[in-house]
Amino acid sequence: MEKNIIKYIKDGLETIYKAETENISVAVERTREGIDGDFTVVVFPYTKLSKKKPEDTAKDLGVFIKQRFEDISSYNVIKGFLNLKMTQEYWIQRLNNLVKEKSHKNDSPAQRIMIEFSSPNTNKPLHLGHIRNNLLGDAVSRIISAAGNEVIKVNLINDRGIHICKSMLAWMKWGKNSTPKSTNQKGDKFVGDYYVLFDKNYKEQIAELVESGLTEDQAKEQAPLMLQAREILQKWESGDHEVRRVWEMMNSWVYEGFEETYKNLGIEFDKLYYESSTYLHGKELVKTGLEKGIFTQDPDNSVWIDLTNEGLDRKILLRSDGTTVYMTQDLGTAFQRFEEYNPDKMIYVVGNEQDYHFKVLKKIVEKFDKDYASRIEHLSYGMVELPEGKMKSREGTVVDADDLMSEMIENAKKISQENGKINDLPDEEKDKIIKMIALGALKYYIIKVDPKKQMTFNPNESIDFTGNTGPFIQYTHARICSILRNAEKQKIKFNGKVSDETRLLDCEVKLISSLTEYEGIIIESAKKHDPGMIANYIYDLVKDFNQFYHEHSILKEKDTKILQFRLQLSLQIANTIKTGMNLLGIEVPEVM
RNA sequence: GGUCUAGUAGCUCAGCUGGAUAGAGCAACGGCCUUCUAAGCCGUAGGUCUCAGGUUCGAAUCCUGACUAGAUCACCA
Repeated sequence: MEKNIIKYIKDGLETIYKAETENISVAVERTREGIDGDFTVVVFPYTKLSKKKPEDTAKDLGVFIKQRFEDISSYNVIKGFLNLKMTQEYWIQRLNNLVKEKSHKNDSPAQRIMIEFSSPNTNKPLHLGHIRNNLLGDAVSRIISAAGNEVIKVNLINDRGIHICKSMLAWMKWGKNSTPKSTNQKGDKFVGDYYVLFDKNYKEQIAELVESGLTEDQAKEQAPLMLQAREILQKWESGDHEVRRVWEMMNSWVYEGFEETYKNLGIEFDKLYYESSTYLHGKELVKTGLEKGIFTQDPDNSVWIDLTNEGLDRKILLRSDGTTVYMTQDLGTAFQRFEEYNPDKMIYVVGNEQDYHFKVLKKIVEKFDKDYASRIEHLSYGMVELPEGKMKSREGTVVDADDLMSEMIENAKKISQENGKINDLPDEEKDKIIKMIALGALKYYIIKVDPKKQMTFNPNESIDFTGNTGPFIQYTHARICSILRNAEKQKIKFNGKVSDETRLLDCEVKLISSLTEYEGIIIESAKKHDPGMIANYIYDLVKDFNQFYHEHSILKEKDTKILQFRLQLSLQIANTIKTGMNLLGIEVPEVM
């Protein structure tokens, strides 16, 4: 963070104690609230070098660094903590530099990174779990890109397999040729209903079979509906005309529905992959894998890989009937992507229920190509659960993505009307802002929690619009915009340059200090694939600003140097809020 | 049973590459709108950081073990 301080501390250790500092890492942190200082160096680790008490070591270093480093105005020592206070000029410099630093962008992208996320099945509509996936994938993409990399966002649409065959079968049996149009339904919802219908009848059949003496497992295997669904899958794979026709038609309905949902969520992709066109690639790989002796074939023709020596299990790659499984397809897709784009990294945003799958995938890829395997990363995130437990599409206990969004919009509208600040705007403008707020609330709510943690969502408690929320941050942005508008109205000339002689308050220094941390937070967040870090950072910044705002007037400030400074500070904070929130996929309004 | 992940205020979550007195929000209570947007600000109350050991000058943070919850170990995806 503060490279110079680290450098001078190391110099100090070398000159005063004749120590080797090559392998020593110096920890510089922001000084704790309520203690005089801007930065703190923890000197406990150096008492071994100094052979002195922590206090004396800190004093030695304090004297040394104060002498060498003119940006330090004073220091104090509390126990083993050396607190450094920087000069006002230093902080003003930092603020002025913020504007410059942003202008020269990163020269060339550091890495090419492919991110796969969303990856829906085409048999049912998107729900809250998908929303977390999409928001996470989208935000991580934006952040990694902002950290100076080339990002390719891809979506692997799982458009084939037993699940869609179930919907197809149900529609062929009971659909009576109805369509989303004829029933006036969104396409994905329409198809999803048949999936549920399949499951309902399937369960009945299982119950009957169990009644007649079969075990549950046997019943599941032998239920006529399941056998028929399997038959459709085989027909699909052998290219049966009628099956393919129905498949294409039903998928197209689903895509129309998805498109609408993605659009509302503000999610876009650079490339779509369809499993129906990548799974054959996997089949090819199975063949070469067999030739190379990576895979083995059982007497019933099924193909396996034995990973028991690696602490994993035996995993199937081709069923005895020759059809492919998930792993086969993922394998094929992975190689296809490496060959096509040669990314330095390939990140899969997939729920933690598939941790094992990706462990196995990586191992298998490793058998083919060690280098590819090392570039694969699984960004695993926790499931979204309801207070009652897991969401289950088949049982209809899901929070539907579209429903949730429109509910948020309704709530935002209500609150906005009550507050009445944008009631006079044209409807179009108003709707845009309301949608911004509604989605801001939803997105921030989901993104602020650590991806790897499981989260519970209570549909009965609507998502807040006050406190640590998206709208609070959006509101602060609008507030700053309002101040800047008023400055203009009052004909206050804002020249964008802050004088070195401006006297700063502690809370102002704190705000500048926070602003300077922004770039580092992005890098860190990109490295950790954790958008939550940025959410927390912005929240802290915004909270501090609001406190400052309430205690000190900006436009009424008589001292023009301070006035200029505060305008610049506010503007920079607004910019940081805006760009930071954009990295989370959240837009911020200028009025609300 | 094996493996993985998590356990912090009543609730939802920060803090976890070890550092000073563990922080927010929601909910509760009390204040602040003739002053730049009250979706805001200030204050009160709320804690054995699941438990037990260990490493260390120092542990919510690292290690080990228990307990609790979830995931996973399919010719599902």
